[in-house]
Amino acid sequence: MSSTKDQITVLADELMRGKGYNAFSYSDISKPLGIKNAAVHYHFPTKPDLAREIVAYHSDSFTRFTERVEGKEALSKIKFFLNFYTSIQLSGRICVIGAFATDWNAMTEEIQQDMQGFTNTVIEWLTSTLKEGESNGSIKLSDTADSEALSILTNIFAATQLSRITGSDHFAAIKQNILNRITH
Amino acid sequence: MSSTKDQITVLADELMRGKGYNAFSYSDISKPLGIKNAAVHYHFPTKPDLAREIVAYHSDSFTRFTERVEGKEALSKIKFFLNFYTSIQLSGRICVIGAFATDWNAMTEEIQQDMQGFTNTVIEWLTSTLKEGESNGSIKLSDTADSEALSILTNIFAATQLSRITGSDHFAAIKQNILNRITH
DNA sequence: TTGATCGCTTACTACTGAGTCAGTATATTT
DNA sequence: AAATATACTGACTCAGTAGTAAGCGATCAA
Repeated sequence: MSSTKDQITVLADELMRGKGYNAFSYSDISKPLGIKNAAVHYHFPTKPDLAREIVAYHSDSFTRFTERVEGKEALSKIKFFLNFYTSIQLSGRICVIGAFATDWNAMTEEIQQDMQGFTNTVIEWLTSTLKEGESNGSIKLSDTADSEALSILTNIFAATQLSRITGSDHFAAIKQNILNRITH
Repeated sequence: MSSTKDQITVLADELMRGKGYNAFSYSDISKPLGIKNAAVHYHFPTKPDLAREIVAYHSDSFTRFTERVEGKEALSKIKFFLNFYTSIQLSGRICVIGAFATDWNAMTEEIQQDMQGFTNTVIEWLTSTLKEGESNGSIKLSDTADSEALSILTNIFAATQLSRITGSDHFAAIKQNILNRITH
């Protein structure tokens, strides 16, 4: 029983990560929800407004994720993070970061800033979680925590993209490769 | 002094990897080239035809690349491969694989098959080059050559995407991380 | 030298895109 | 009970989209 605005956000996010920003229209949202085009414009006057909401939605989701795993052991946190991407892959979608990066030059400066904030938050969380795991001995790092964080992030978000082309086996292989690298 | 058709292909490729498939139009191609919209349609009747040409263009480019580095030492080949991505990053573009993956569900089956062929060619080249380097001792592998190939590919193509958001320093860090991992 | 083919231009069509605005039923507040 | 805000609908606008068809000059082959 979520509000129309929330339903729009969820659907827009699915479309964004399913077909890409420029491949979906306001009627792709209004039709399935049984509302009129203008109703979408009522909540989100312009498409950039909608895009910003998608970023905010993911920022919130990620904050809730970090709160949920807070207190868990570092390697376990990383596994939860990777499993989250498994669910993205299974649903045939891709990671927001990749979706926005591809259409980057079609985005307004405000969206770009929002995305920069979100992406840095993810990188910072990954970095500090890797450090945490190195301290308690559960995680092995061969490079700086920051470099490894970037490596893991690019591996897993690109895996959702690559597996669209070459199949889900490749996603599984990449995920396993990450785990192999950071465990003893 | 290249033909109109070639100029269209090159420009379409730049647009595809610069703004995304659905963010550029036939007039984005015709205007800069000083030709009419219909001239583009003459060479490429539909947009999917244009997309297929882009894939073919990259298939040819990659074949020429492998021929150029053929005979070189394996680690050197990998470095050339990574440097190729550095030039993509510097020009503000992203890798074709990521560009098509994002818009995957907006692509025809034929384009998808072409892209699958191209992507598998790249993965196979990477895999065999890594094996080659392991044999002669220049490359260190911690996992199977196939898994490492997928890991390297996703790292580097996602690095072109991520660096759009968080800056070129991250591209450099990811590239260095790959090199650190496979060298002694 | 005639005729066909190539590489375009001119001039459209049909449609879809984002976005607007006046109006309306349904609460909510005063 | 009246005024106001909320969440829409109906009915548009207008720019831009892919795509088409007819024509035309230059080149090339018979």
